[in-house]
Amino acid sequence: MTYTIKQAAEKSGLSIYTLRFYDKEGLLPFVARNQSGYREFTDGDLNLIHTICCLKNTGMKISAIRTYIDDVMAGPQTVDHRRELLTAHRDAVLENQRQVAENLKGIDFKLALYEDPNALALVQAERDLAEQEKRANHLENPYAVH
Amino acid sequence: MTYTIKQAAEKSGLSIYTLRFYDKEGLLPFVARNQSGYREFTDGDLNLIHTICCLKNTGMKISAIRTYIDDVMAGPQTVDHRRELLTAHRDAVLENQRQVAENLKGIDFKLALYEDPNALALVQAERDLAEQEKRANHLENPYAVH
DNA sequence: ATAAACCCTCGACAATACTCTAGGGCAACT
DNA sequence: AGTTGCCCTAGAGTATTGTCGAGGGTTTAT
Repeated sequence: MTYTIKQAAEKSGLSIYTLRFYDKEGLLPFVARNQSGYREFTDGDLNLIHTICCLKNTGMKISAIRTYIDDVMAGPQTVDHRRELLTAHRDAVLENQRQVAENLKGIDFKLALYEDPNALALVQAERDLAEQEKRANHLENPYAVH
Repeated sequence: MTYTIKQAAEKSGLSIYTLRFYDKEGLLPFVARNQSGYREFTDGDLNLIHTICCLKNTGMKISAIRTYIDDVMAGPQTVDHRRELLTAHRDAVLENQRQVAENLKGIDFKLALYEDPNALALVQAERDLAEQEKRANHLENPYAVH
C-alpha cells in the first residue's frame, strides 16, 4: 500500500508544499515515482519522514538533515557517521534546552515583579530609576509622557 | 556613566548591527541620543536589553517583543497586560520544550540503533525491508547502488 | 589639522524555510 | 467527452532576522 502526496501530508503533518520543497532540497530521495511521475509514499518512507521531522523540530537545519539522509542512502557502512551526527545534534539540543531554561529564568524574574501585590509601585519605582539615570547623564527622557 | 553602541554590543552579546536593527524595529525606544545623534546606553537600558534577549532567546518574535516594549514605555498601568503577555509566552516556551523533548526521543531511538553492537546488521535489515516494500509496490528502488 | 577610529542613516543583500501561482498532465466519474 | 480533483515542475513571492556597504559626520590622539 502506498500514499499520495496528499495522504503523506496528512500523515506527516507537513503541507504538500513542504513535502515537495523537502524533495527539491534532497531530503526525500527515497520517495519513488509511479509511471505518471507521481510520488508514491510507502510506510517506510513515512517513517523516515518522521525522523526528518524529529530533526527539524529540534532545530536541525535542512542542509544538515540532508547530510544525514545522504548517509542513509549511502548504506549501512555510514552508521558510524550517522551516530556522530545524531550525537552531536543531541548534545546541541540539550545545550539549547539549557539555554532556554536559563533565559526563562530572566522572564520569570520579570513575571514575579508583575505578579507582586505591589506591582504597580515596584514598576513605577523601576521607571523612576530609569528616568533619573537619563537625567544624571544629561539625556532626553524617552519615558516622558507627551 | 553611559555606553557607546560598541560597548553595549559587547555587554549584551548582540552585534552592533543587531542593536541598530532592533532600534529600527522599535525595540529600543528607551535608548537616548546625545547631541551628535549617537546612541547612549545606560545601565537601565542594558537591563531592558537583557530582558529583550531573554524573550528573543526563548523564541519570541520581534513583533511580539515590540508589543511588550510598547507596554513598558506606556507606563505602570500596563502591568496587567505585560503579565498576560509574559505568562502566555512562558506557557508557549514550556510547551515547546515539551515538544522538543518529545522529538528528541525519536532521535534517541535512532541513536540506540546506531549504538547497538549489532548496528550494521540492524541497519541493513531496515534497508532490506524498505527495498522489499518498494518492490512489493512495483516501484523503482531508490536505495539501489548504481 | 589630520589620521584613525568611531558614530549615523538608508537601503541593498543574504540566508532560511517555506508558500503559492501558472501552466499543464492524469485519473475517475458521469 | 466533459468536469472535477488530483498530480507535476519551475519559478516567483513572502516572512523573518539579520548583515553589510556607501556616503557622510564626530571624536580623539598626535
